[in-house]
Amino acid sequence: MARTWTNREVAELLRRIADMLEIKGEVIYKSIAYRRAADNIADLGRDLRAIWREGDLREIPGVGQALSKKLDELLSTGRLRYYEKLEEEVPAGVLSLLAIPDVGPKTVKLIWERLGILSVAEVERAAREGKLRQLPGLGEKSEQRILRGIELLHRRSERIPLGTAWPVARELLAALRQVLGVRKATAAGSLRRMCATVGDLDLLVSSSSPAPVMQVFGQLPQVERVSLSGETKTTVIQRNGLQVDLRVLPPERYGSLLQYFTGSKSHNVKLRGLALEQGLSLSEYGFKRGEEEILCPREGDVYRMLGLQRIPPELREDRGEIEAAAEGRLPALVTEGDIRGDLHCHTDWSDGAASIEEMALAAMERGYEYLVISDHTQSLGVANGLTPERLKEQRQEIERVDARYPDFRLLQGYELEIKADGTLDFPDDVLAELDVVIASVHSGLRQEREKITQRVLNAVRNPHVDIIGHLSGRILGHREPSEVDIPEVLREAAKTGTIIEINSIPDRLDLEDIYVRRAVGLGVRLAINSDAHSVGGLDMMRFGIATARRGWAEAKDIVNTLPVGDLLALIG
DNA sequence: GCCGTTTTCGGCCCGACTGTTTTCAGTCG
Repeated sequence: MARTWTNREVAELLRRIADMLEIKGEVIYKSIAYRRAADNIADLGRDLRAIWREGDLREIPGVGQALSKKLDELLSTGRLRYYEKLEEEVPAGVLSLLAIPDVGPKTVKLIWERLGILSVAEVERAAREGKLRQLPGLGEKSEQRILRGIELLHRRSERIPLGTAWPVARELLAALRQVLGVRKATAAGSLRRMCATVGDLDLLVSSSSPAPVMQVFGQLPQVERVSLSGETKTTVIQRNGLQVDLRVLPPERYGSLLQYFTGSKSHNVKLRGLALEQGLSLSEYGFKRGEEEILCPREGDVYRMLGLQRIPPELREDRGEIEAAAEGRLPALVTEGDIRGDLHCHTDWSDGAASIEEMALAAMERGYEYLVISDHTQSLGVANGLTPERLKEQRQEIERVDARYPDFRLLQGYELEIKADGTLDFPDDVLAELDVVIASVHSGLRQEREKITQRVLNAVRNPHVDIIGHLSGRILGHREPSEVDIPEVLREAAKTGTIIEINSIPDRLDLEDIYVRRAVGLGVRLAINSDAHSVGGLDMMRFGIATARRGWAEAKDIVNTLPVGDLLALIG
């Protein structure tokens, strides 16, 4: 039987082809086309094979005749001869050289053809032996730059979670705001778009005198070295290996600067194409019509000029938002102010740090109307999971605290184990007693697709289960998502009315944005939960909200925007 | 290789910075 390809793997294959074509020196637009198709396939939110079987692959933007034929071969035979042929021309080792910062396809081709090099280690050796500087177009400085690039490649970790990047950016921005003449300082790039992970930081400053800003920036204690510095742009590498880019422009150009560096790249490419159609040229400096400049001090000016609604940063991925903005039908995305309560948190009754009352008070401070205490159940021994007996004791404590605060509702739920054998941790009569039941997988995450999907579907179909917690089980940077068939679970949840959680813990952000979008499309109810294990953990809600927004979710799609009475009526 | 209320062929975003160059190519975002 032909091997099955996941969307992610297909996208990865197409990106490799794009790299190979670029190294071969094919016209760049071919590579761009392959990458665009790869992005769109990775973002589908449903199984590529389903579209292949039930429809036309050319429904996918960026997939035309040639690519649909290749994808058809790949999906039906599990192989792609075109790729295999390319592999003979451009060995895998050559592709691996592209990972070196400041080394692109042209340099790779040069090093490979002239020196026969097939690995990063060999490049390093050649650089140390002074062989690279002998190549045409490369000199001593390039050689040193490549060596530094290799060092960075070894040291820097993968993309870092949003929740880790956030405080780092805040600290840097606070320092930049101290510089004389600085009007505004903002994080842009994937951080502003609230992507689950961030590769580097893009910081923007509004000031008419960039020089002192650049100087201060280069000398911050976090900075290990300045890798690039010009009049409007400086790039530094932090001690932790993180790259931070800074751009400075005067206030009258700040809107176009912010728009441009927020991205995404594909969003901007489309926007600029739109500008061209209107006889305009758009860059970070503003619009140009011939020689005439049209400046944009505010970001909204850029979109207004193009006849578009202002597009929230979280949507700027070229996933249809520009078309929607042109027709005035952007969604009214859920906001922090819409959230009335948190349905998932832990206390010191299981593996949380705070008491029930401390969590309740913290929820009230955040303006919530209700909070669900949802500790782990017995099978999760490592987390001191609750037995039915301790659950009853806890109920008394929850009722006692609840009675103390008449304007606030404290509810009891729990995070129920979906056990490795597919059964639930409690029998139905125990399940029936509580306000909110969240069912989650914490074990057997490596089970094969069919088995783990059935376990979750079993929980979805149980009438006592209200919510499915962190569906994929991924931990960014540590654990890949399980093989659970997410589109299938979403379809079933739409039928049964089961709520799917958007878990806000920054290295989970699970449901992923592309599946949030799919869920919204299917009419699945969603909950944005902090899964807090401490008082401070409640604040992670903002990352869950951002993920919901990236999935085009409105308040009506999110159950914890409801008043408590409506919520309880909904989950029965 | 894709795509089309200006096109089924001829376009395909725009600029900063660096290095090895005598006017520009490569890389990056």
